[in-house]
Amino acid sequence: MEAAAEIRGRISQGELRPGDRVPEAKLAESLGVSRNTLREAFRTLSQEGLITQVPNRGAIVAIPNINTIIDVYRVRQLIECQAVTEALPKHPAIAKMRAAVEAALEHRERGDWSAIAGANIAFHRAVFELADSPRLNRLYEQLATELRLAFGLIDDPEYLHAPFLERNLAIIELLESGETERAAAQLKGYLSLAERILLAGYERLELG
Amino acid sequence: MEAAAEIRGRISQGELRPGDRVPEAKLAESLGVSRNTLREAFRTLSQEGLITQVPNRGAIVAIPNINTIIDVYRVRQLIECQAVTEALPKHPAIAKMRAAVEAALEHRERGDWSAIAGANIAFHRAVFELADSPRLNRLYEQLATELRLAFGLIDDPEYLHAPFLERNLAIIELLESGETERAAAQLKGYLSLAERILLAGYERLELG
DNA sequence: CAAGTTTAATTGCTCAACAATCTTGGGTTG
DNA sequence: CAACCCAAGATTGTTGAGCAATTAAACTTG
Repeated sequence: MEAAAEIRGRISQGELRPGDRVPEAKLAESLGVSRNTLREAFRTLSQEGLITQVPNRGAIVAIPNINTIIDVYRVRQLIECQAVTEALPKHPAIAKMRAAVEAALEHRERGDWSAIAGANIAFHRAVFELADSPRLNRLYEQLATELRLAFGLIDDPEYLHAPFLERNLAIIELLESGETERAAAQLKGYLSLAERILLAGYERLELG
Repeated sequence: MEAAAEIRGRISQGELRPGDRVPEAKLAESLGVSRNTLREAFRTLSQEGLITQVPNRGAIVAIPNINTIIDVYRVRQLIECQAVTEALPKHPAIAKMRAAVEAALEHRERGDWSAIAGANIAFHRAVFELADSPRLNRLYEQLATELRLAFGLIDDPEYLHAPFLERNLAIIELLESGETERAAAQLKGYLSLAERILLAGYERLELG
């Protein structure tokens, strides 16, 4: 199923933007694939939340609205904080968290904000991995695709991701010293703030 | 997409059992639907976890193995306990929990164990609803389908569901009196026990 | 200009066909 | 007799064309 992968790519690169209609016929031709095959890909993407299908009216690239954002952050707070609280002292995912933050710091040197966004997503993927659950990992990938859509609607990645690198480091150090409760509290504040910033960006979007 | 619904029904009624192969051609004919349409339904069911697709080798009704069970209960413990801990005092879902338990008690009078299983699933659906998150609710539906598959492999529903009605009542009362921490602790014990019973049933299955 | 009606576009589904891939049952060989 | 190889059969992956049903847009018409 590489048609689905191609469409994912076009969406994440901004070639297809939220709200764009994606008619079967045209897209099938442009992908060099038959309509039937494309429809199977649509089923996949629809379940991933990347596109929204309306019966008899086709599909559009999903538009994450404010309710989406609120819900995604509610889920993340519940799961990430609990994962951190119950984290084992030397869990391998902690190393991944550190690696993600260090990568982000390098990207900041070079001002590569898009790479920072990627590193941030990797950081929280590692947080989910603390829970040692394949199903939760899969859930995170779904949430992450929805977040990437939302981030894409807001042009200012620096504003969006800058405030969090130092906080990430603090969380890691609390975790490594075994203070999981404090790490979770820190993370909870982090997520509330991130949600607020994202929602604020949205607010301006709807006005403009 | 009613083909998918039909297949779901056949699986939940035991007409199709875990491990059964589901060849496209035969099933398409027996559903009076074309192969292409059926393949779209397969994509949906596959993402729901009801069938497993292997490239070029077709699909089988998913077989929940021990890792599946362990992971499902890990997820449930993390989410349900946290949902209970953070539950608001008079959350509407609490009423649903009570309704589910009362229905289960009536079913027990009549010895209708299959209905009790359904009521139990409804009880935990209500627990998930405490978190007020559409995405978590959707996650629960996925977990529930996997559990139904697992339950279906074990013939003794009384053994599986009997021990839990009184515990459910206790959890509700702790919740209503605002003792969310104790309710969560109770629920945690409940889930560990349920997992153990289910795994024990599996053990015997693999031997027999 | 509002309301109803035709027209065009798009989806949902079907059918038949063919290449690619997997399974199998021989048949051959060491 | 066991191990291996190969060809036949079955199943999936994909194509392309076609048609009814639904929806959106354009066009009358009162």
